Amino acid sequence: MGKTDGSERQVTVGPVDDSGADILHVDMDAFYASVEVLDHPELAGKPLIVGHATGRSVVSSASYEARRFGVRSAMPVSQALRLCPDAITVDPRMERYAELSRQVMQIFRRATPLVEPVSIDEAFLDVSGARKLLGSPSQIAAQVREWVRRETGLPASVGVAGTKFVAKLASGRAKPDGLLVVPVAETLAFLHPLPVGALWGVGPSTQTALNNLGLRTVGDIASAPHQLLEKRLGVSGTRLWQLARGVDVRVVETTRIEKSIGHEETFEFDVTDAAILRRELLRLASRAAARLRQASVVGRTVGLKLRYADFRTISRSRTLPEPTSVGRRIYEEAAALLDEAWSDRGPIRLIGVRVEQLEAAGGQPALWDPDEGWRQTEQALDGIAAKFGSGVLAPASLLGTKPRQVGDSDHFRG
DNA sequence: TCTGGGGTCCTTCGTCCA
DNA sequence: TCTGTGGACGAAGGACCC
Repeated sequence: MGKTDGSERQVTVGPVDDSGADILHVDMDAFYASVEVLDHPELAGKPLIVGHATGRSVVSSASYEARRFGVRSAMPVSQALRLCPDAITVDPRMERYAELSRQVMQIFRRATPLVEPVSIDEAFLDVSGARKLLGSPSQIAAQVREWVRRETGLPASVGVAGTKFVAKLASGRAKPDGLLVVPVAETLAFLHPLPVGALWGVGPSTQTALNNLGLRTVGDIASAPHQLLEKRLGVSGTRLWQLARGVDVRVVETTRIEKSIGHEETFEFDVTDAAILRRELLRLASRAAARLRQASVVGRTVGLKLRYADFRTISRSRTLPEPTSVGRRIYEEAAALLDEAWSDRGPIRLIGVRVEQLEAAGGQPALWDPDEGWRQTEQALDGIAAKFGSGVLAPASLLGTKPRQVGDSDHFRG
């Protein structure tokens, strides 16, 4: 397998057979934690947890020093601190991470216009058209890593392969701060020894189902009858069977249309007060609506999500006669759903609002629009928020009423 | 040990309608 | 008028990803 030049994490720009391996997957290493170290060099080399140090928060990112103690993303911060009591916890600063993410994505576009951001810290690049200008895919990968390191100070790992799926696996194997090329001819040799959980879309539940069929490695899936997988797992089974055989027809997509926009909040303490839930709904609906307007879209379906203290989660949704981006309208629908769904008045730990079935705003307006007043008010608020910041305004009913939530934090611990 | 927040995709089920 | 069928669509929820 094409890889390094002997010094473990260094990149070879030379005799690696990367013909046909035109897809790069670039993944920033422990992104949030790396940004914090960048901005606070005194944290370098120390176990670092990015996440609120309050009761119900989870780890957003952890430095490799913290990972050595078993700390992982999505782990409750309380558990992480038991594993690594000396860790320093830092509140996440999403705006700062987004700023660096934009910078990194711009660097990727220097190599190729075919960039598909997957999340804030990773992207696929199709470099098939960049060979003449920048060299082989492995040379381009090395160049991208070098640009990112020099211009942002952040480490990135890159996987190079013939398909998106294998490129992604390769970047994972290259971590931290490495590069791995999987030549097309060696794809199956790379894939087949991996556990089934390595396949995209196989979480704990699917893994159990596969293990129950006696399938433990990717190679097992590749040699299993297609019909068996399809019968047990439906279309997902077919997709897994194809991935296991190195087949991944997905191309790098540069444009992505959002399907839904929503917000949810976990309370620091379970809530049984309807007034508090309604106020929170209004807050979440207002935030979602502002994002809809910012994206120039309207949504037709309003969804409510409730999570009870015992973690039982229910969702309810309703489709409106007319699509909307008016927060008040979204709130009213969500509040009506709350009245219907929350009949037992059990303690609630999380509440969320989501708007689905999005379409471009500016369609045929209704002859009489009952929300016109609210629409104009909210658009005026958008203008003020754009000028003075989103924190200066809130619906009157929200002023001074915010319940404590996960993430409300007064400290920078460590 | 106690599980965030923002999403996507898929399956299942019920309803409506031709 | 009654019954069956199948597609489209909406709703609910599970699983998964970062």
